[in-house]
Amino acid sequence: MSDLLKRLRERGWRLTAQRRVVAEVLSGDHIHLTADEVHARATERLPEISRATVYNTLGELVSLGELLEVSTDHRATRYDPNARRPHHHLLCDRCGTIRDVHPTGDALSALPESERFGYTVSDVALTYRGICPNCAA
Amino acid sequence: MSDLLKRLRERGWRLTAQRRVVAEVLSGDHIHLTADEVHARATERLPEISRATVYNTLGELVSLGELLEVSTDHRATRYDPNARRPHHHLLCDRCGTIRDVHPTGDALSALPESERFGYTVSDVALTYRGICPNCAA
DNA sequence: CCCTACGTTGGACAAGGTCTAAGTCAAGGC
DNA sequence: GCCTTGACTTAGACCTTGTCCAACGTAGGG
Ligand SMILES: [Mn+2]
Ligand SMILES: [Mn+2]
Ligand SMILES: [Zn+2]
Ligand SMILES: [Zn+2]
Repeated sequence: MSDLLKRLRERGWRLTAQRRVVAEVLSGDHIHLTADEVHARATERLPEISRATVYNTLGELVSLGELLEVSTDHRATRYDPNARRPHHHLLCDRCGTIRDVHPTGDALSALPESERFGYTVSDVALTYRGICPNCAA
Repeated sequence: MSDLLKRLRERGWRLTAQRRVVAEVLSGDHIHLTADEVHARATERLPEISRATVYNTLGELVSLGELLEVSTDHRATRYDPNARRPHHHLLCDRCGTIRDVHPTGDALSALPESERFGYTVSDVALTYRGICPNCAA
């Protein structure tokens, strides 16, 4: 994830200990942590890091396109470092576990012009729901 | 919407003024109100109805399958009385307006077995995002 | 090594939603 | 019709998630 730090450097970010730790916590590809989970893990490495800074950093990473927000019913927003390869999600209705999935076809083009109501449509999210093997047992 | 009241009757619900008013407020087919919007409209007809009762009633209607929850990033959950005909949603990123849409194809079958990770997949929600003509102007 | 603009902090604040204890009332039985 | 009773409603406390702010700290250019 020093790739990320390098890109941030290039965009004029100051490399603070806090930002480094948040970036470390988010390294990995199939992770979908909540802000408070990120904060908890960051605290292990940098005990004095504040909730506000975690929220700030996550928000900045999202607006730079380095992180995706994944929001699911009635639960805290999750942050997805797998922002480079587009994908969708499969949720367990019982335990909330999320998996990355890659359905076939292009859902964006599945919305005909007559169903766009003058909107400029830019994106589509597919959220599959079900029960994971762990919860089914 | 007295159809709804009748179905509730049959399921052993007491027909209180509060439930009647919530059912009335929700009548219609392309409505996506938040709980507080439902409460505001209900209050016009029944000034003393409480927020808790609105939340209780909405929750009950959802678990009976009479209402759908539509949750969108960082905004209040919306409640959708169009639970009978399956459909998907198109959201405006600026103002939050929701439209019902009917994309072509079957998104459920677009998820290959190899991408199901042992889950029993029961449902899929498509959420299109964009800018509505009103906000684009 | 200094300076300063950018970053961080803790805590107040806000919105959305849940829970509870006490009071109210729908509706079945007489 | 009137009682009775358990289901329903109520106000407000409380919780979780997330935002904002003024004071303080520090990365990094000069
Ligand atoms: Mn993902
Ligand atoms: Mn709808
Ligand atoms: Zn599960
Ligand atoms: Zn709009």
